[in-house]
Amino acid sequence: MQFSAIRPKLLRTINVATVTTSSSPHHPSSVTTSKRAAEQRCLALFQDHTCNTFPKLAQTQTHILKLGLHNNPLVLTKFASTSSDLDAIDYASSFIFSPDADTRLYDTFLFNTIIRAYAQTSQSKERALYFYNAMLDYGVWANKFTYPFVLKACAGLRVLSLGQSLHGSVVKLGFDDDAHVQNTMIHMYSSCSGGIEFARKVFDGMPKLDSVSWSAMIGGYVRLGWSTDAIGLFRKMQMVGVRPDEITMVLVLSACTDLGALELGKWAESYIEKERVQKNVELCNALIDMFAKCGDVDKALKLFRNMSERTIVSWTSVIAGLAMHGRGFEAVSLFEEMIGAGVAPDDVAFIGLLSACSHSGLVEKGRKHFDSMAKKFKIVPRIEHYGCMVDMLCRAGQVKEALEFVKKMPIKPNPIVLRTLISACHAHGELKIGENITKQLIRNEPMHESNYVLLSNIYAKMSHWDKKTKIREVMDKKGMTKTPGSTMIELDNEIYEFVAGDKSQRQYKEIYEMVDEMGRELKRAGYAPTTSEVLLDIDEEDKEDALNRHSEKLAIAFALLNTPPGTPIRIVKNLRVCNDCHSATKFISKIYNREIVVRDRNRFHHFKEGFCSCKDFW
DNA sequence: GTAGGGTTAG
Repeated sequence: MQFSAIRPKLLRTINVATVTTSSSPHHPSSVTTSKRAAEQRCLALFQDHTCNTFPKLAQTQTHILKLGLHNNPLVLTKFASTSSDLDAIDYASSFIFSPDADTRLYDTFLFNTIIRAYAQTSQSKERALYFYNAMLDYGVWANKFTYPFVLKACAGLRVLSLGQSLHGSVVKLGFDDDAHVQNTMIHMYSSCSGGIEFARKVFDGMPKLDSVSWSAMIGGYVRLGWSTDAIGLFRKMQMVGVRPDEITMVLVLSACTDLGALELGKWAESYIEKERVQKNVELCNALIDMFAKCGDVDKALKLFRNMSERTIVSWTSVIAGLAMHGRGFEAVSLFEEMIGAGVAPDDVAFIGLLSACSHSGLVEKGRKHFDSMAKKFKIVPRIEHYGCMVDMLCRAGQVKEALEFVKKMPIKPNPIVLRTLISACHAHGELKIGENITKQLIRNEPMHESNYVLLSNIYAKMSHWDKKTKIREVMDKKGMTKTPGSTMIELDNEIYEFVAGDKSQRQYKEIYEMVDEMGRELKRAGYAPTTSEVLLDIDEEDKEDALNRHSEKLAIAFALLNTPPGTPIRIVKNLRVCNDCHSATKFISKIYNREIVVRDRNRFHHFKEGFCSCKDFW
């Protein structure tokens, strides 16, 4: 990466000239006290508060200029380090490194402070590295405190080659035996794409691992979605006798959440209680998120109600959790309760709220809150927010309105929004429009498998069988592979994973017999397989067979075989549940008298006595 | 004087 390219951009952003002339001119007469005293007063000012809002920033800038301290690096570094506002840091660094600044004052501490300020603020990681390079250019030595900042910035940029060159510098300067540096190195490597092996190498080479090292490594696995490995590493950590702290437990819970492993999550909770791990807000938030996403949203709600201190993350987790379970009314009223409690919603909270409205058909509520976003809360809606709105209109069957909405959007619709529209066109008979949008989408995204599936489904509904067959050929020609659907289930502290047509389980013969029996019972109960969704070019009977071997059905058969009658079944799908599995599961819940809780990619389905909580909107 | 690992959505 070229950091030399950053400087001109940096200077443009800061625009030194404007700042200097628009504020009060610094005539010598306006400086009434001695420079030294002013410097002290100014430093004391920053001690008391952080300058992270714009009015405060402007005020402080004027103040600095009035006192004639605009070229005093000490004052300016302090200013930068107490601020989390990027403009403020830019302002400070532009003066510190301006041509008339006193370079004799440049030292390691000064650079470390500026680098830290940039490394801690999002969207300024490049600048942190730019000033690290500048530091070396000025002949100022980096010390062991410099590297955690620099490595953190590199982690944010996710560039492996850069990380490796920094690693080289660390070794050359002899800071590679410092625990803080090593731990940050694990974090840096595991954040860069393709860096996990390097992270593990650092981790394995460390003479003494503390809870931070373990957490850094576990966190790396969690970020990659390697949740089973993360849990495995946690078990190893316990075996070697390192006590996990609250951050380790946040990561463990995060892995449970990813797996949808409720039993494991409950175990983690009791472990926290037993080991008296400090339950801070972040840990409570992770617990709420885990319970909501592992299927027990009532427990999540209970934890939330018992919290003494809540952050926006706590509110958002529980709002999004309720939305995911189709409990939109409760989600919306909780959002309104939050506003009433004086907690300002952020962009993420709005996504939770809008998805709640969308999943529960609350169109008017959704529109009202969407309008309030910009007007009342000054949050500019992002494509995700527009996406929620499109989704909401489509689910409510207002396809024409959804199409109008997209036309009027100030942002270009992304493929996700287009796919939402296409599904709605398919469902509500706007086949010609759907076909056109899909063709356009395939031109933009030719390697995305689900675009072809959408087109195939549209052709099936139009009875254009020849065109439908052709799609399969196109997909084969392009060498596209379907993401295999898989379903997980937890049984006796063990996690079982099924893929379609799976024969790797020891019990597979019994499972397939059970699937066949289920098929017979389903037909007797009046269920008709939805074969039009099968993309393969095979005859109807084989299609039924393909549907019966869906991972979800295998997992349900496995659960019926291995759990006592009447107990609920919980399964986790990696993709969205297919139409056929959805209607079959409704029948299964009735025939076998089981409550079946399915988590798919988007939300939860609670099947009971032949009905699903999603009311067929999903 | 300065340092390490974490939670919400998509």
